[in-house]
Amino acid sequence: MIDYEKSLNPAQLEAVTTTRGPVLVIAGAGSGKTRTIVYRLAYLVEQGVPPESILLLTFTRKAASQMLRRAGELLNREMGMVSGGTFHGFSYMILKKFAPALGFPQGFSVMDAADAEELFKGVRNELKVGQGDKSFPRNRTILSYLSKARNKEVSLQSIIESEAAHLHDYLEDFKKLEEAYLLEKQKQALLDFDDLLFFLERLLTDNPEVLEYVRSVYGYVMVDEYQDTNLVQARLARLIASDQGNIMVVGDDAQSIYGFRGADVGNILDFPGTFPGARVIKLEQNYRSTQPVLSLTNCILSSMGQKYEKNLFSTRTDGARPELITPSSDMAQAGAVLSRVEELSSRYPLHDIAVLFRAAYHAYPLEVELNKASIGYQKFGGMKFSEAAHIKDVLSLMRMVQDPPEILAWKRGLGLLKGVGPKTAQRLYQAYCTSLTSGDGSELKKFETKNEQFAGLMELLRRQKNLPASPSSFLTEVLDFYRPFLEEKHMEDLPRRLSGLEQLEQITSAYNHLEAFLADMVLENSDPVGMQAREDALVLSTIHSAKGLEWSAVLLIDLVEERFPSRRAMQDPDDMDEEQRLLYVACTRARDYLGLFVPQSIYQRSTGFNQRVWPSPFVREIDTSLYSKVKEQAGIFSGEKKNPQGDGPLPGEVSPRSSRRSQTSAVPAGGYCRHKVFGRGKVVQALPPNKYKVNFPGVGLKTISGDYLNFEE
DNA sequence: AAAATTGACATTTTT
DNA sequence: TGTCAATTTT
Repeated sequence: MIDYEKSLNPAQLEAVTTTRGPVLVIAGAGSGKTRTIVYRLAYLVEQGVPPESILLLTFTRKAASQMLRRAGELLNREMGMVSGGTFHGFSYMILKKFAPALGFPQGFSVMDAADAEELFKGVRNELKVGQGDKSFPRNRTILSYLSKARNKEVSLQSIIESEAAHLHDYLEDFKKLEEAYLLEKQKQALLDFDDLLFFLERLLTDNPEVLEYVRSVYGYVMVDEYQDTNLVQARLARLIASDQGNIMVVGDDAQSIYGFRGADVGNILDFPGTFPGARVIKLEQNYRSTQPVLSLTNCILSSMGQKYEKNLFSTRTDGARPELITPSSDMAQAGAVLSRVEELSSRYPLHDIAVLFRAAYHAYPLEVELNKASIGYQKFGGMKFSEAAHIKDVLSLMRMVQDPPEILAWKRGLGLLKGVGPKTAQRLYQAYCTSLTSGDGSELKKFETKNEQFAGLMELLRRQKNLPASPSSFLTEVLDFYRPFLEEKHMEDLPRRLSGLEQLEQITSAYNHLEAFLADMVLENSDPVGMQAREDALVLSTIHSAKGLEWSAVLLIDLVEERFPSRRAMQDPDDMDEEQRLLYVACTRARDYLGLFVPQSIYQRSTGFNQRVWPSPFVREIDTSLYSKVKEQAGIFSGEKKNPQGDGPLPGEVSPRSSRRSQTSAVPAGGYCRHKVFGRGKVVQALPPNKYKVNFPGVGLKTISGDYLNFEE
């Protein structure tokens, strides 16, 4: 038996033991939210609730599996039977089960963003809309407006008016495209991400027996990060739980950061109104951060006009104030970050230190420096694993065996072949479809004799269809087929891509069914091996991807106007509020150390100059007594050393980047050197002009730029 | 019809 | 920076 009273504070205990009826938990940052959910899962199971009747909806698959694992440890038993995942993943599962009731007797497939773009492109070419018009927006831009309108459940017109007033004249074109896109999706039995949610809602409202079934299966519903749900997600939660059902939602209105994709803080604010009699429980004790860090985050919080008043307090009274660091440029900032990481790495393991930023590309200069210094890092956010071209190629090839055949997979797969473009791919796809329905494979055969590559591919597919192999051995065969194409297309960074494919092999090995594997890849539902925190790697992450996580040390970079808040947000007060919540989320990730980096200038690629930038208005609002201002000291790192300009260049000055060149040096092998993160090591080999292979005790061999080494006499 | 080339352009955040 | 779309060449 678990001693709940001893393990939980009173508010947490109430949240855990209130199992009947609707419950809203307002969980301040670091208030033990995950702990509360985990204990509640354990409590329910201990009370005799069958695990499979608990539905745990989280923002990411990773969050769900982490909670299930911890609950399992607590109970000393497997919690794998608890149902859960993302709204999209859950929707997919239910929709698959009832596909015929949706009007898809053959089943359906899910498109990711790239697939949707491809389909949309076809539709647009067909309609000949905006052809040759240079100011006609890109397909992905149009799709993003369509998606935004759906997610916010407002008209396309109002989205265009608020987000892109200059495109007003194209509105009719957009509407035409939208309609045709809708029809094409229907025709091909394809659902995009948004469809998953809306189709589930339709399924449940149109088919009372299905709703009844779902309600009977899931007697207990728990939704994490409720402040980031959109309207349809909230309606789904309500449908499944029913008005008087056992539903607990957990969230923090101060951490709502997904408004841009339709998340509606109103969901969490109106919860007591939607579910009359709901218990509202606030978790206010912070277990994560030191008081100095918390004081600063509370200062941000107080200027935000939160709706659920919170008074976060900490028991950790120790610790230093957060630091404000103002490097002269973004490159100097990269150097300063490295210096700080060096200091911190003596106290914390690298994976317990995180550098956070507003947008993925803000980290580029830092990544360059980290690579030069051979400091391993792992980046979260930005481009996703399954969006990389080579991964998409391979997945498309695998999807070609699916029945019914998917046109998008066939087009991409066939497009790899020499001499095959869009037209031929379309023709061959048609030929394949007729060969399936009428058994007439003559046209395919004809092309097979003409095109050796095509014959090889068809051979591969037939073998898999006749005698289905496991996903991983099928992948092996597909890779054998694909490797020559990869080598031809991506000579430059072959190793990186090959290691990506190896990751894919690892992921695949966890699956027995091809269809489940492919669907999970589209929904980003898998637990990619690469996503697991590597022990020896510094963490780089967008703030969005850092949500729900914590580190002992957090370094927040590029706190300047135009970047944070982003330029686009500065027009709209609502967007500005969301940016500020984003800052709040970022700062509350820190346990002990919080470093705020405000570079004074930023290199502009377009002009080639460093541009003067202003500190973020959010930083200016923070009470100066809450942080210590650190004078940037000269370090050994090149970002600082090579950039002597104190306050950033004036207009007209040449960018320091152009004058950047690592000097050649001739240090012989056999000597010793010091590295700021790895310590003292022995130089094994000099790699001219300026790299060295160094062996660090306990770390191993590293190849490092001479800029980052202090050589001993 | 496919492949190669040029030229423009955008650049938040994610399921 | 790389990516996308229009253009020219094969």
